[in-house]
Amino acid sequence: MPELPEVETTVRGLARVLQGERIARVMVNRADLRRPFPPDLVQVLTGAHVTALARRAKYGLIHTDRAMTMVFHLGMSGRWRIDPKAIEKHDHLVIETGAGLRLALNDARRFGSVDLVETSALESFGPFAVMGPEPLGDAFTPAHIKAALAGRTAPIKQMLLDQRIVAGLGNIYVCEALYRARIRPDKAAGRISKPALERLVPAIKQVLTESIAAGGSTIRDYAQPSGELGYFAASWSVYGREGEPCPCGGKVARFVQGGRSTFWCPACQK
DNA sequence: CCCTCGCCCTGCTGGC
DNA sequence: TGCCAGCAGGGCGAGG
Repeated sequence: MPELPEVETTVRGLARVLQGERIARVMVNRADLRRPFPPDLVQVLTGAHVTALARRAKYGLIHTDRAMTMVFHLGMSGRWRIDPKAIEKHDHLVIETGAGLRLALNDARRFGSVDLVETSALESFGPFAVMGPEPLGDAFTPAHIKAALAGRTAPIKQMLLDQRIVAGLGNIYVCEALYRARIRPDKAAGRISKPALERLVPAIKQVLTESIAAGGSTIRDYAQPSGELGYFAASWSVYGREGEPCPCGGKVARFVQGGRSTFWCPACQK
């Protein structure tokens, strides 16, 4: 499940093989994921040079010298396969570099997306236009989140998944950050105390930073582009651990919030 | 505007 | 062994 650390890991992996390279060939095996691919995708990318790779929230950005940026989202099951031995089912898009290296965008569940955006207009690209700050950036502070959550009655768990509040968190890291900050997932967002928010912001930054350092988490269909596996999943305190003991003596519980599983420790999250 | 809910998609798991 | 319901969930639109 690619969230911010997994996308960051992916982008870093792609940069190693794509930065400065020319895109020699583009093959489309199935021209739609969540949405149809841009009709001019092959034309724009073929022959372009990759100038830089970047990430915004859970989106990867491939900047080219044609003033266009390819924006990809990995959805639930997306991953880039670098130098695959063979093209496999769900390799929807395949890029071949001038050096002869192939890169395949594989997405079994097809929740991902591929868009082309004018590089100068990236900030007004639909999803980016209303997005909150990067959680690892300087703009993400207790003061920001306090203002963004003021008066909100929805549970803090759901608010942290809202990319307009803070951009890049998904189910796993929200559960882990709330656990670290000792905040109940179902507490009304606008009623979280200032000290708790002052714990929450560094908790989010720390869990993301630690995961990036570990190469992300791996579950089923996520892998780093290199084929190596991220090992942060071994560090989860609550996610996927229903019924297991918490070091505080309590037991990890699960309930469904907004159609998604929330994992938490009722003994330490108040 | 705020909030909740259901849908999209496919592969894997567990129960019988 | 085979079948099938249930589950995973980010983003987005519908509806209250």
